[in-house]
Amino acid sequence: MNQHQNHKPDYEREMRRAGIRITRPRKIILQILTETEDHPDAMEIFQRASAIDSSISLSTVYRTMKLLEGMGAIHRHAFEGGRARFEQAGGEHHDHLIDLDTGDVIEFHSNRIEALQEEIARSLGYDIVHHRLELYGRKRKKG
Amino acid sequence: MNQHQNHKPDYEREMRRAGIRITRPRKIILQILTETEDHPDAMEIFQRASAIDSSISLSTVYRTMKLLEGMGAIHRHAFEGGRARFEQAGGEHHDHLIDLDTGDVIEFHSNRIEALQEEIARSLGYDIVHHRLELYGRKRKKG
DNA sequence: TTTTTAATGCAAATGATTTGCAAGAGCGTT
DNA sequence: AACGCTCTTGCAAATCATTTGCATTAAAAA
Repeated sequence: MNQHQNHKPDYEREMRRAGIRITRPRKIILQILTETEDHPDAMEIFQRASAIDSSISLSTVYRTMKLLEGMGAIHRHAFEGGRARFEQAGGEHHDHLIDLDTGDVIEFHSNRIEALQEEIARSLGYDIVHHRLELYGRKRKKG
Repeated sequence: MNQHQNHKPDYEREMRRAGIRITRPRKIILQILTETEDHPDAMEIFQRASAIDSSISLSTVYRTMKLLEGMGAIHRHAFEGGRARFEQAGGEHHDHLIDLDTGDVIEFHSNRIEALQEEIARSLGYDIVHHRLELYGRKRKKG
């Protein structure tokens, strides 16, 4: 067996190995991120966490998000407007389409776009470290 | 004759028409934006403007950027890290490649990528209002 | 269970950007 | 050229999201 795709890495184990303590707030936040389907911001995570343990503070949410991001457990997205939003990592790479009316985030992926990006960067003499492709739109009125 | 591409719109005229006053700070800031080749942030614009008229305030820079953005005279970009950066509008649409080491911004355009974006949005039932494609990279080491 | 030291909660600090307000300056009019 | 109406400005204080200092609490090592 290997730990490639197919089942998510065991972050708790990974944290223990790195000497990072598994605390109650961290467990709760990781659980929230794992269960959620959307892309919540720190305040939303704080509220969901508060519902489980009202003693959790917003600073801890922020600190934990930074920690998890550093571990590669989550991705941080700075979409337009206000706060950063998060999603658990582990899935395939994808880009985002943001619904301007609802704030909903739809994930998509295009190998052709990725390839074109590489091609462009190469032709400009650059190596891409990472990129950001976000489409902002609204639901089509008539099909 | 028409006022399509080829020469930049006369924003001062447009402002007068809209009842917006042509003030000294606004003139200076517009001039800075027009002359600049890079993508300065508010603080850089403030410093360049201060060199011309030291009485200009940072708030006025921010207010003017917002005004010009509303007029379509400039574009605001929220690249990674800190402050928003601006560029005068008027050119063709393009995306950006940001040099992670220097902060330099290289503009590029790909009709194929644009077309693919449209195609993706359409297939998801959306109309794109605007998008954001940013490549973050470093200069290729060996060619 | 005692110790060691990282993690937490709270409040205060940051950094970018915005805003309230009194003073100042465009510009259409006289 | 001076007048007056308001839009603009500069300054300081306010916001907003996020970070940080510090005394206290709590993992996990002994």
